[in-house]
Order: sequence, then C-alpha cells, then structure tokens
Amino acid sequence: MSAMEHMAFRALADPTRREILMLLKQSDMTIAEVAENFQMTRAAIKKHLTILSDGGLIVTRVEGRARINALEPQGMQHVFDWLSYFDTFWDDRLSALKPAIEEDMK
Amino acid sequence: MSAMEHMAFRALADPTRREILMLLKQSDMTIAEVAENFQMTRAAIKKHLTILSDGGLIVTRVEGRARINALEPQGMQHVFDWLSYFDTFWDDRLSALKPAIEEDMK
DNA sequence: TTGACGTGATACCTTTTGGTATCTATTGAG
DNA sequence: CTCAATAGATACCAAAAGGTATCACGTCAA
Repeated sequence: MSAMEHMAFRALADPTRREILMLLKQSDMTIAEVAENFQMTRAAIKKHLTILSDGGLIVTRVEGRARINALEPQGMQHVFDWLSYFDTFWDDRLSALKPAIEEDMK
Repeated sequence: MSAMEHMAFRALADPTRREILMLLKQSDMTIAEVAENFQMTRAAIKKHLTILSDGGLIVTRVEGRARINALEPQGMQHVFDWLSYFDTFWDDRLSALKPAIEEDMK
C-alpha cells in the first residue's frame, strides 16, 4: 500500500475537504474563493487544500499572486481501484460489460 | 451528506482498518482471529471493528460466545457513489458500456 | 458449579487533527 | 516607491483518534 494511497484516503475522511472537492468540480478557485464558502479562516482552508494536494486529489497552478486550485481528474484512481475490489455494484457493471466485449471480439 | 456516508469515509481513513477489510474479504473472522494479524491488543482491534461497523462496512453475527465479523458487501455503495462522481476511469467504463446497452435495445 | 474462554466496556495516556491568531513574503495597481 | 491584496509559515490550543491496561459479563466444557 503506497503512502500516496493512504494520504488520499486520509484526505477524503474530512467533510470539509469533501465539500471542497465538490466546489472544485464546479470551477477552479483561489484559496480565498474556496474560503468564502465556509465559516472558517483562510488558514484553515489552506491546511485542507494542502492535505488534498498531498493526497494527489488537487493540483495548484500559480498565476501572479494567485494560487489556483483545481481537481486532479485522475487523483481518485488509487482510491477507486482499492474500493472496486469490494464493490458488488462495480462487479455487476463489469459482468455486464464482459459479454459486450466478447461480442466485439467476433 | 448522510452521517452514514461520513462514517464510512472515516472508517476507510485508517490503514489498519483497510487491512482488516482485506482480511475479511478472504474469510469471516472473530475479533481474536483478526487481532492475530496485527501487533496490537484485542481491545484496539475491537475499536477498529466498531468503527468499521458504524460505517456500515462490516456486520457482526453472534454464535455462542463468539462474534463473527464479516464484510457488508454493499457497504461501499455510498462511498463508491460519491467517488464515482469524480473518477474519469469510471466515466470511461460507462462510456464504453453505453453503446453496448444501446445495441441491446435494438 | 466452577473455571477458562471470548468478548464488551471503561479509564487513561499520547499523538494527531482541525482550528485560530499572528507574522512574513511576494505581487500588482497607482 | 508605496501599499493593499493574496498567500505561506509558524506557534499555539482544544478536541478527536489510536492505543494500552484493566475489569466485568455471558458462554461452554468438565
């Protein structure tokens, strides 16, 4: 189990961080813009963003004095892979997909 | 966001608990059997199992004086649903599946 | 009934986590 | 240059998390 994988799981454990991810799904934001959506200081939001970054779930690009935070689209990959091992819903989808693939083979 | 969903994410945040889930995927176990796989006390394992249960990821059945812990197959559902919103890999699979479904419709 | 076994529960300790307050550095407008 | 705006860094605090030690409770075998 990679440290990166653990950091991703840890990042997802906090409700505020999950909300931040939902926000960033809508649009990229500076720290201040993210902070506007919560009743806590910018410093606290900054900490959450750092943890999300450590988990590989977001990336930051610099534009002048602004730091734009954006989702890392493939950031969920490790988490998703790990979880899919247990998920029957996922298994059902794969089962449904398999015949279609075999059909394509013909 | 449901409290249940949060408890599931919280349960997954700890490496020991993720290992326990991997163990239970292999076979159902009593608390003592789970504890054999770790270098910590049975009481600590019991706490982890309680948190996993709170998150709906495992269920416990009573057999005499033994408590058998087992995976809750659909326990990952909420977590999986939430994550799938971000996962491009998942989107790719759905995209691949869609033509096959449409083909079935004909 | 008498224990040993498997477990539940509680008190307690240490570390981590989530948060604020505060200070510093860099950028861009005038 | 000056200075407000944006952000990084650190110290500090309260609460939560992870762990141990310990005791109490039901269960099964002898």
